Amino acid sequence: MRAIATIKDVARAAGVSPSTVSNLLNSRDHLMQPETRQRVLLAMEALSYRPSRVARQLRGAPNPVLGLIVPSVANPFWGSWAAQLETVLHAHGRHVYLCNSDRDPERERAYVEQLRADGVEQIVLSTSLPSLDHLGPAMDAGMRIIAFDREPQDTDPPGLLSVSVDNEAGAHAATQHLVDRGHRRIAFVSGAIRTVSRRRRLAGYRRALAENGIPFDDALVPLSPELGDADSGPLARQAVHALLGLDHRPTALVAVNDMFALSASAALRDAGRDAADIAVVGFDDIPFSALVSPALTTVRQPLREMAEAVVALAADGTAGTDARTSLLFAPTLVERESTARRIS
Amino acid sequence: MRAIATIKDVARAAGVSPSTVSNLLNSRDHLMQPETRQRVLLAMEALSYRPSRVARQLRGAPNPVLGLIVPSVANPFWGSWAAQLETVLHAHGRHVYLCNSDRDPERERAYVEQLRADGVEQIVLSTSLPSLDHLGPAMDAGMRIIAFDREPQDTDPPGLLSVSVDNEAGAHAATQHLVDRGHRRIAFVSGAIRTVSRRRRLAGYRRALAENGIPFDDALVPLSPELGDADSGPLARQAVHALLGLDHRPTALVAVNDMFALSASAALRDAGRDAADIAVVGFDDIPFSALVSPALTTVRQPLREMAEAVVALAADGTAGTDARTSLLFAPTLVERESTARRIS
DNA sequence: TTGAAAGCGCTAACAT
DNA sequence: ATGTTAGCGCTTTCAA
Repeated sequence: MRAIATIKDVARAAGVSPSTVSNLLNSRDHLMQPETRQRVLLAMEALSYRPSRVARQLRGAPNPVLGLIVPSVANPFWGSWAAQLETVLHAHGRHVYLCNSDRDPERERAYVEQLRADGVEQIVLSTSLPSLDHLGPAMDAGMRIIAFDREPQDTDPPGLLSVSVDNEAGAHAATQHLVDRGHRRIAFVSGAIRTVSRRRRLAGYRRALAENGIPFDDALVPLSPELGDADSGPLARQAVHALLGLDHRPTALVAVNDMFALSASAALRDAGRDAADIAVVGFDDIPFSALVSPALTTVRQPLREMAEAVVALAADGTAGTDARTSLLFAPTLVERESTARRIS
Repeated sequence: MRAIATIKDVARAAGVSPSTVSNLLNSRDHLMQPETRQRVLLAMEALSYRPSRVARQLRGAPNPVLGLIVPSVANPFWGSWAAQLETVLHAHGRHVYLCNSDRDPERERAYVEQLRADGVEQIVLSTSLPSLDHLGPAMDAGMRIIAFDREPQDTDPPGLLSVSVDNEAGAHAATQHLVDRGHRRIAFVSGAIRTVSRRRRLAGYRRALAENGIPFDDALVPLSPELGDADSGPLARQAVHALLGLDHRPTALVAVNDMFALSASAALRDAGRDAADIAVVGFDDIPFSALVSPALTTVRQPLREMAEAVVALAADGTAGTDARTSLLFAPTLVERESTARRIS
């Protein structure tokens, strides 16, 4: 393990001063002779010199990395989102550190701190927390936060940017779609409703019911205390079990996301019901939804466009202001086999 | 945007010298009076002081983060692996930066460099590259690399650690399972075979054929030039199309991973075939494999154990030596509905 | 028990 | 065109 070469080593090897090397590093080539330039370049090469980003950061240089905190990398929706955002950022020559908060506020905080400590100045945060008060210190210190999948709240700190799909509209469309198919007993399957986006989705479901004169029925919304991601399987199973145990069973079901939808479908199948018995709509349109049988009707988030928007915001200087910018994207209902049947 | 407090600010506010503050920061409480200690603590609190990790790193402190580079976060297998590894690391008080190489060698290199620049000293790398020569400089500079899902190669640099499932054995078991079910025309579906693990899986398939006196048939291994992850859908579709066009069609199919297996199953279904016609075995046991219908028979990687092993290696000091440590884990065949039928 | 000073690798005035 | 110097925030001798 050879020691790492520093700017001094290079300077010595090239017979110049560190400043000359630094000038070269910072593309101020014009203030040195071509001949000197060459010598320095050679010395760098020979020592396989790489400037220390740590030292540069100490001097105030920004870290070009963007932090991306997601609730669960085990949920393919977040994997797709991360991949999408990275593709777009990569085209802009930027890199991403993906952090998994596991929906744990403490871990989320710790990652924000860690990223800050590493000099990262921009974070795209998909938080589980309705309140962002805990980010105050980081934002005061210059951290720029873009909230994703979290529509803005009144109490948000100034300077916060938000990019989100219109969750309420999406869930409304999903529910209305079922009503249009003749369903009146429509369940809502989800883990705990503790995030802004889930609240909005539930609200969309309720509005659609109300608009169609269908009374809201608690029994059709069997929530579990857990949030559920990779573990949505057992949660959905419990919910389905509860729903099938009702006297007046649902004929259709809106799931808070595709993981719950697919898990619920599997549970229904295990219970001997198929898509002809109970229709299912998901949310997110993860790649699997098109792959399974019956293919899942779901609400698609325009990930590509949202990624472009996030990158544009990240690149934009204006974000330093106190203006709370908020972008809301329209979701699309993707009709597939899981809701094909029209009833009475 | 309030300026960030430094150790000097705290010292001034508390009426002590920076060294005293530093001593406190580094739990050398014994060499100051309780009363002084309190004053400093208060000052820190008042200024919401956080020591700069950048400065500490410049002084040689290690960055406690572990870098995790995966080929594709859009593939749920890698999401599951990341989540699993993070869970274990978190229990040890460590954090993870997840980086998506997208199977691009250049991006992989860039992430190694970026992590190095940020002072990260340990990387768990799931590379697509058979050769690791490009990591030489980073390893020389003290970077400790643990290769995951890449069985060791003769040309590997000294000091490299490897943790992998036995891919050859897994594919062998998958193929043998089909033979035991009476199949003789068994296809192998994959994207390009350019990684060590895929080579091993193909080798396991071939060995199983050979051991059972089944001649290897090129036509049954329709490879595409792309590697395929999130985009395994179209690739698998092409492969299935080619296989169904053969005079002597396969009755079963081993897929290089679950993504290809599930995509191929969907393609088969679209072509009017079901599990009773053509059996399918996958590899990885991603959570969806148990959820779909028919549930997918697959080869499970013991992610939990592998995560524990990685963490143990990462925590272990011996890894600095030139010894090439390599851990190979046994896979398990998980039998489900997709291979339930026994033929003639 | 506390403080002063040097230095980690780099940059940018400011000399020369 | 090149070099000298001070300093980013922190730690760590060493001195008081």
